[in-house]
Amino acid sequence: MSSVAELIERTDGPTVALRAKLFRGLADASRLSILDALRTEPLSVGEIVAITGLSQSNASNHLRCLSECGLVAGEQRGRFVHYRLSDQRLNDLLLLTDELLAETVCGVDTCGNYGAR
Amino acid sequence: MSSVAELIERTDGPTVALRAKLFRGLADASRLSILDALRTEPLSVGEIVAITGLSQSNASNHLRCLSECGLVAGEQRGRFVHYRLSDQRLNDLLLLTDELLAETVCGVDTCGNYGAR
DNA sequence: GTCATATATCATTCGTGGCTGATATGTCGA
DNA sequence: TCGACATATCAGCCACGAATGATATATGAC
Repeated sequence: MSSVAELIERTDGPTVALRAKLFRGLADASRLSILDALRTEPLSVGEIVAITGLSQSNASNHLRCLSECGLVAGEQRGRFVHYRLSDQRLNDLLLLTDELLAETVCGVDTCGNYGAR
Repeated sequence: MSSVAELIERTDGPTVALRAKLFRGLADASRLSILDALRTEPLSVGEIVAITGLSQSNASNHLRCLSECGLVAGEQRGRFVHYRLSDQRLNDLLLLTDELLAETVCGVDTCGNYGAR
């Protein structure tokens, strides 16, 4: 049996705050639509803007964020910058969440604690 | 090759907003610490409060949120309510994110677009 | 060089959501 | 029935962060 103090002390893997921050990176419809657009193929910023419907500055801001976090990687080609997913395991992550959404964590859409900004 | 219009039209799986909302559920250190505490065994609210250090009302609020979303399930036992993870695939999800955090998406901690509330 | 295109940066605004403190509901023991 | 404990609910405050609009930088065409 483990005491409360021990339970408090345990720090398994990355800190909870770090995990939360990763999820916050994914917890935005704009960023998710960018990632979703990049699932199949690399795209330039202009293409991303066209596909997602985001404004140019907004898309660029989110791309900087995603890039800093390491979720996407950009490569300059001429005057275009092509972004791609930095890790294909992001696809696995998204697939897993889709499974959960379809089966167990229905009710997310009706949860009133936070909205659909 | 697919036109921009076709790319805009595609709606694969759950909507982006729904996925974002699930991630927002996970994008909070308090909720994550609750989920983390529940990874090994079901716990009462009091135990969760003791382990996470959250205030009672705060923990209860988050538990309601998690419960509504379907991430956890509560069962009344006497005057205690024992909560558990509703789906073990949440463990897989957390493990995957830990992998990503360790390898590719380092830089999350230093990303300045959002903080560590 | 100049102009057009592609992307990035920055300040401001404003809604959202997390925390707190007080109170309400519920459940058991005496 | 009364009191103690366990949990839930609610209103209010405050900070964070997403979107916008204007501007800056960079790259290529002419």
